[in-house]
Amino acid sequence: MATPVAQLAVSTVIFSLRAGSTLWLPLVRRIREPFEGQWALPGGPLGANESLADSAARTLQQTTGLTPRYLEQLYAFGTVDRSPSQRVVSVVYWALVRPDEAEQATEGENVRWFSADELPELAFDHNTIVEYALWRLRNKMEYSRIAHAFLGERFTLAQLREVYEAVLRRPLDPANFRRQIEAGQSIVATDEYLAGGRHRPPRLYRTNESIDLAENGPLPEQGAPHALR
Amino acid sequence: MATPVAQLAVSTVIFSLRAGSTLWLPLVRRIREPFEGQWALPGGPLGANESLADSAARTLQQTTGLTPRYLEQLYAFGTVDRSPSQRVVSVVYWALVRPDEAEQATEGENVRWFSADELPELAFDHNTIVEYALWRLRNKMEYSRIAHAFLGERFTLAQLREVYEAVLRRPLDPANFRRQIEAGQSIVATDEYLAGGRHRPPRLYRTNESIDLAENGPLPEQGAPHALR
DNA sequence: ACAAAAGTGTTCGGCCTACACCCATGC
DNA sequence: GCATGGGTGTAGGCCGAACACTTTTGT
Repeated sequence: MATPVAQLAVSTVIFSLRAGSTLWLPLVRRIREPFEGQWALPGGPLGANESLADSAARTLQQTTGLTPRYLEQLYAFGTVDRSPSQRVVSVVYWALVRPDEAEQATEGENVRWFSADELPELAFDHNTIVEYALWRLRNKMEYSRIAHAFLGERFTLAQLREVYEAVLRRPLDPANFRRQIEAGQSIVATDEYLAGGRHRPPRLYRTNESIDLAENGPLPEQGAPHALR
Repeated sequence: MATPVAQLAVSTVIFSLRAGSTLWLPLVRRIREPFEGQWALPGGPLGANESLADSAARTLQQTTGLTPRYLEQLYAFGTVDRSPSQRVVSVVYWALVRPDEAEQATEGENVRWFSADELPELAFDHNTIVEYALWRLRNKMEYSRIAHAFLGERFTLAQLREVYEAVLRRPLDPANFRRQIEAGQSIVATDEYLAGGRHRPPRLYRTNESIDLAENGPLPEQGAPHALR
């Protein structure tokens, strides 16, 4: 077999919400050159018997202990000079995980969560990659239903709205938000209410499983929302 | 260096319009196993000193002799079994070329243009890839200005509308189309008119260079519209 | 004059926005 | 009862769809 011109790696930008209202993502500290000691996106070389999406889900599992609620391919980065030594082409995925799960995620000397808009200088072109992932997340939030992936089984409309507000960084009218979400059929009302609040108890909803979170076209089950089954 | 688990290749789905109203794309005949004799997307291994987008533009040039008016990364395909022998991960681009250029494109025993919705059975998963590229093209046509990439320097609104109608496969109201296009600022009226028609001569327009064809977010000039400069 | 495409005007309805208002609960 | 978020009603504006109508050319 011909010797290749570049190494192939898979990395993942993992988003979660902290305090219900700020975007956080986990980074790993590099333990060898290049960029030893600096923070980088979790990832690594593609395994022999795993697809690209499998690889992304695996490193996600290994670094955070979590299973993604949403996983989608972001982009393949392959400029010649993005790694100073051996050339690397990185296929990057982005993922959403639930905050309640992220709370108990493994964190240690070499894995730490950062606020998405207060990142240090990262290894390679990873700052650019995160910026692009953020752009995609915000874009996709406006025309699809991925917000649900940040939430648990049952949630109130206010919680869902807070997700939108946190990602889009602008306040939304609760009344209009309700109608828009109800018009799309992405959620289903349960007959339960959230007690214990200080005011009128809000109704609890669940996601409508019969409708896909995002329309990804004719891609055959690859990096699509269901990659996690 | 560690031996890699997969070969890295770059392929391109190249679209053009034939007779102003049908989508066509060039395929190349495979001259060795696997899939010897079958038609496949143009592409090949990544070169040592070229970026992914460069590679896509190069094979496009080599197989058709053309320069793309628009070039964008489509997706990275990497399931384990997509090639029967050695595993291959393909980073696929899609491109738009002008019909007048495509007319005089090289065509021969091993390069032929096909109607996009009457394709034969292609090598590997290339039928799926073309379907996905078509989906992206049609999607992007609705919310960006890429239609211009199918046209020459000067064009009439009717010609632009025919591009939309061909790709979206539905008729558009000429009156409303005019206003929508004019509202977006993607075109500029010239003071020339197209004479020689059978009726009232339509005004000629040109693309507004000061506005990008598509908003691709914070990607640093990579596979973006300007990759061709 | 007539046909047909180029181009303009007008109406309608849906959807988003803003905001007034009622409802139900904890304190 | 009162504060507060949950939830409903409603009026205005914008935009796209539909379509009538005027303009300008070739024949």
